[in-house]
Amino acid sequence: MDEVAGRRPGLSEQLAESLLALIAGERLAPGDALPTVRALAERLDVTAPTIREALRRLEATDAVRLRHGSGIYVGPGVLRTLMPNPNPIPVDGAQVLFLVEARLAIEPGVAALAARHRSAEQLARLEASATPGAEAGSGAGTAQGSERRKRANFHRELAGACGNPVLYEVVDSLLAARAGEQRALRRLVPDRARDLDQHWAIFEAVRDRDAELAEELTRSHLIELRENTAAQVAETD
Amino acid sequence: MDEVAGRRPGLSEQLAESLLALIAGERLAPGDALPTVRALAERLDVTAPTIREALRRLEATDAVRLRHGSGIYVGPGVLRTLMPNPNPIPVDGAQVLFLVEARLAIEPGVAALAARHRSAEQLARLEASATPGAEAGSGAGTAQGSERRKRANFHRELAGACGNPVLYEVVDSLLAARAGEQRALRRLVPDRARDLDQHWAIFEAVRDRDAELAEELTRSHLIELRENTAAQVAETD
DNA sequence: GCGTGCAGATTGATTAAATCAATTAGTCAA
DNA sequence: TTGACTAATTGATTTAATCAATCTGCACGC
Repeated sequence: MDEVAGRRPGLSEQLAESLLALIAGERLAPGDALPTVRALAERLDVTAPTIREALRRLEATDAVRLRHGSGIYVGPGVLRTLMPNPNPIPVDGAQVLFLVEARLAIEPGVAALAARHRSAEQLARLEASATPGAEAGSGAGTAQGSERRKRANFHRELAGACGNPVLYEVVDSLLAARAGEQRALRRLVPDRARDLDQHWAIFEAVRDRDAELAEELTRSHLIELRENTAAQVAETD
Repeated sequence: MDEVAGRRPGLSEQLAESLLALIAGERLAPGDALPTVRALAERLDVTAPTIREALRRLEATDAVRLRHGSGIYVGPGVLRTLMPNPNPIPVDGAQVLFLVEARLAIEPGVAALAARHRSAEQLARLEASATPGAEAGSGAGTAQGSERRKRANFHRELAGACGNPVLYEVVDSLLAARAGEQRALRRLVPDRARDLDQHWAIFEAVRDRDAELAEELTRSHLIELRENTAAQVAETD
């Protein structure tokens, strides 16, 4: 009946907003501590279980983190505008294909942007992710300290080099979603060495600021991935 | 200390997964009802407040919906792989610009895909969204029933016409994020009529299956949007 | 001196029972 | 048939108490 029921006051949703307002008001950054559950409950004039529900809601998007025996902390999620669904349900092969095709539509353009805008540091990170085994290596000057570093994924780093944090989140979310589903397939990459060669070629194009080449190499690289994926989906089907 | 602390079992996170498993196991679709809080609590061998925390976590991503006095229902969020951050914090002008530029990197390619793959029905929806005032109109045959229809946004419909649900979610998320931030700016579109004309031109290109034209028109359309946004950001700054 | 290890305090996690509030459905009267 | 009232269902919140994990600091021993 209600159809476009505008959604009324809500529930403990208000509390979640109040908590975000508190974080924003106090200029808290990821890693900073929040008051205790009991303190928050008193401050917002509700009881502990209620404040807890609001915290769980925020925790779902990694906006806060509750560490047993320690306290409540701001999480990296507050800063994001986009994210993968943290509650993924098992998917079918068609969905995996859509995922790869979405990357095919997005990442070539991102590679072109990266070739134009990449900084020296971003280039170094990209090179490291294109080099297997090298891992963290030296990089003594980066001082990445508390920065949360995911495992160096070439495509992630490529998106990071484009200079647009929103685009990075888009690609990061697609990759994260894929990670949750790639278990359904045997191996997405039959020829690992070939994969690395292509990564390296893309890196070189970005290094030389050749946007068109970077775009085209990324496109053909992902087309191969799509073909491999389609073949495995058909096989599993 | 823990650095890469792997994250232990977690907490009531297990319960959230159990609930998702229940949804998946029972083949429940968005709109279907779940057992009552008390029943779930007994079934999963925990007490009501605990199950409630898990439900809040799922509610945050629209995987379930709790309707006071009615019951618990599966939400549309379960099917998504990507979503906008449901807990957005106020942003600055730079972030808004990044958002527009991300759309500029993505939507032209989406328009090209839409021109190639759009169905007759998708074309009709696109035309409707390009025509102001027409609104729902006739369309007696669609029988959209319980389908949750957001207000007809041209760019959203364009993404819907590309045939890739993941790409649709990407664009949808970017638009939703923008909606949460456009209040910071006066008006993103100074000339509404010009905007509509451009939408109509894009529609025509998609109708005629002219992928290159659709791509180019969408690009120039978004470039204008970027310029307008940049001007307003600079002004507000 | 320095590190180990054992209390105690802090803080989140969970339980328990009870009450409040909103929706739904059923019933009865006009 | 229609409308309003009532009662059952179900989620929302409170209160109080207990369990468990983490951190702090002091004492002990090498």
